Amino acid sequence: MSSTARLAPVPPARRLKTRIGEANESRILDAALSVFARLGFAGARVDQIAEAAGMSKANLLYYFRTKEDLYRAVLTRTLDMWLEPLRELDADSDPGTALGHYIARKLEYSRLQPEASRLFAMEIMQGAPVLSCVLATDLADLVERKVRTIERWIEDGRLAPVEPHHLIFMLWATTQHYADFAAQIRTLTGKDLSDDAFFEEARQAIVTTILKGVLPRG
Amino acid sequence: MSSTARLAPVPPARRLKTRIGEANESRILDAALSVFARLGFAGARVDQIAEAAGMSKANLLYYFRTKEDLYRAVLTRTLDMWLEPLRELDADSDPGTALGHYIARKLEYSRLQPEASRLFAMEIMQGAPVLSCVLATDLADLVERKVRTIERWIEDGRLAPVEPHHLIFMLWATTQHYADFAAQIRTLTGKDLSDDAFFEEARQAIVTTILKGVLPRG
DNA sequence: GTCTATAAGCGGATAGAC
DNA sequence: GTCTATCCGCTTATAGAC
Repeated sequence: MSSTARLAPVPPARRLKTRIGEANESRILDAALSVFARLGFAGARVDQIAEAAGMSKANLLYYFRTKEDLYRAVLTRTLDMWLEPLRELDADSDPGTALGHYIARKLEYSRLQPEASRLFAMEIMQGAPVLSCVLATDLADLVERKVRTIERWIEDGRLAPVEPHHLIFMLWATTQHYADFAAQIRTLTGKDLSDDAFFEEARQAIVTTILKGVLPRG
Repeated sequence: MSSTARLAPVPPARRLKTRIGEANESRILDAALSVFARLGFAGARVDQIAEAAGMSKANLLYYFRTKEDLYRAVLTRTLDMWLEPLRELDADSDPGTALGHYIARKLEYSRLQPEASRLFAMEIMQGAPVLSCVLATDLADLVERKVRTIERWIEDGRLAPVEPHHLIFMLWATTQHYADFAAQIRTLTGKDLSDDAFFEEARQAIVTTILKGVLPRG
């Protein structure tokens, strides 16, 4: 993966979409997410992804011309899911309600899409070679808007004074941790978020601690 | 890297250590940390690590017979550094002081050893193929002891009732986030922990929020 | 669209001189 | 201990039949 290629935008659709083509593409993307999340870009092999998608390697490469194209497509789709909960953070709600809801949504994402969370995390940890462009535009814009929301809450005395970026980082960190470090958590507790009681315990701990931490008059 | 090989313990010293041998080994480990953290195990190339260590690939392979031996050695050394702050968490201190100190120490680690943090994180995210053994013994024992410390604080009414594991996960998550997601944080804020003011801002936000969240009577 | 076969090149590891 | 040269397996990607 050359550094220039890594910055290139996702190529446009390569061909007219047929029904079977759409279905195959979707199966490939699902399989690719799973394998890339487990082994990283370099560690994943195309024939492994093809097998997981139930087709031959040559056929997979008919849909995505290169491994890198495929990686890029999976990541783009992942980022879009990743952004959704933050988009929903509602400036007009009560801060406690809005933040509590956001924590629950992010934790739900960690439960339902742990592989997507890990894939995204690995991409960022390696310096976001593919996503840096999109992070600097789409994510930065969205975060800026939410920072203003938080600032307004603080000005109105509805939230204790916290630097908004750091609050957002705390929310991301605490909720994503359960997906990204699931192996460690399973080793230490024997459980993960797929266990309903454990999910509720985690949600409760995060909501209680952070909301008590940032809401005025505890 | 076969799955059985991944679980094998670190091999014993391969030869008598000479002064120059020690120095080389240390330079190799530093270089390997940097390259593995940036590209992962599969993405890193031995000749790249050798170049970063200022020697030939063949010479590096004289010190570490395989790429996997080298990876294992780097990880083991990393885990040891990673555990240190938790070992220091002092049951006899005031909980607020002890936790505040722990947050500061972990954040300091994120500032000084961001690559080690990311390497460790990537290993865990991929299911801890190499470290799972050590996590289940060394880490689990240590965490168990600290869980009891936290439980005692709660029983004594010096800490609000929080499930201790989740508190520990929150502390890990919030502090490690600044190393592991540094690329994202730099994109959004233009800064990282190497900026003293930013470090202090982050420390302050985490300490204030979490301590307010878990200490009794605000 | 899907397959088999193969080209092409990368990268880990070794041989053997010095 | 360090080097140069080389081997060889593995993996991406293509060619071309069906």
